[in-house]
Amino acid sequence: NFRVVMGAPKQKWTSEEEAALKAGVLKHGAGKWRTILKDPEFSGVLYLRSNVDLKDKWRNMSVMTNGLGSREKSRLALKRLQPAPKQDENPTNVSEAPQSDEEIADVKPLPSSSATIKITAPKRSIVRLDNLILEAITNLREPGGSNKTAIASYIEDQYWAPPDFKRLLSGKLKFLVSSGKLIKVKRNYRIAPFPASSYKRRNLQMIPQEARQQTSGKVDGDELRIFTKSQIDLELAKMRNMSAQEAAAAAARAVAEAEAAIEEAEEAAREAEAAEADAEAAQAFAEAAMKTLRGRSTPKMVVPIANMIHA
DNA sequence: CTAGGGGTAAAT
DNA sequence: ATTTACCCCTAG
Repeated sequence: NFRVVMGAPKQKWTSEEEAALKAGVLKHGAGKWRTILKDPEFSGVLYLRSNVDLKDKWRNMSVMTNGLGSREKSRLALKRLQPAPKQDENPTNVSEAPQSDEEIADVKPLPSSSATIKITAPKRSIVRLDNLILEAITNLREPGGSNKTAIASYIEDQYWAPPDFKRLLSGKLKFLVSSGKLIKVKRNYRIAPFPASSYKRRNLQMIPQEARQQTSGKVDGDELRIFTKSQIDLELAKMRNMSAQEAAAAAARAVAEAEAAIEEAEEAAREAEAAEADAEAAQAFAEAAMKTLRGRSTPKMVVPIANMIHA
């Protein structure tokens, strides 16, 4: 780190770091930055951050959730991105509690039968479970892919999850596998390798999803749409900014959408049941190929097996 | 050490 | 041109 002259280049916080910070605040309380930093559970992730960094980041994250933070004096530019029902109450429940948790998990259950939540679906820019799953897998960075439980945990403690989230997740995973976006090995899911074409450089950075959308099969266009990372972040940011009620409404939309997607997924899975088999066959082939290569002068083939599948 | 004010590179 | 969000500074 050589910032010789002024002007720090910037070092954006990663999702892991944010997650670690949230977890740390949950464990030790907001304000105990030093304590969090020294906690062996988080020091691994946050070792390049200072206590002040933690404090600042927490402030930045809190500013949106609610007028809570402190850094909003002239910054009251709130963007109303949802016309929504006119009668939206505005309870000024300013809970000034620095030590309190910022849990948003206690959102009260949605009004059962009242379909008031049926807000007009704004295009297709809604948060999609797909994106969360992809983010979870890439950020978890587990060598052999991540299993359903790990993925669920990641999403659950990083974002708000609907009641029957597990079921939705299962359906979505199945669909993603059958549509070729994910590959299932044993019990683990990993991001599918790039379509065909030549991959010029190995992108060891995060989010290899920047790749074009793959045109495998003719799944409905809306489902194949791939979002860029910034788009995903934008959506997630919006979610964080929402009030409990807005979040509940958005979540209800997401649930409805996911439910529809599940039916679609199950049908697709029935038809394209061979996709998984293909993937596993390719995996088996790749492993066999690896074994054949073993013994050569190659010191250590660390190349992800996924890269070989389409070879 | 932490909270808050403020500066500014980077993003939109 | 405006907003974001890292980073630095300083008082308590």
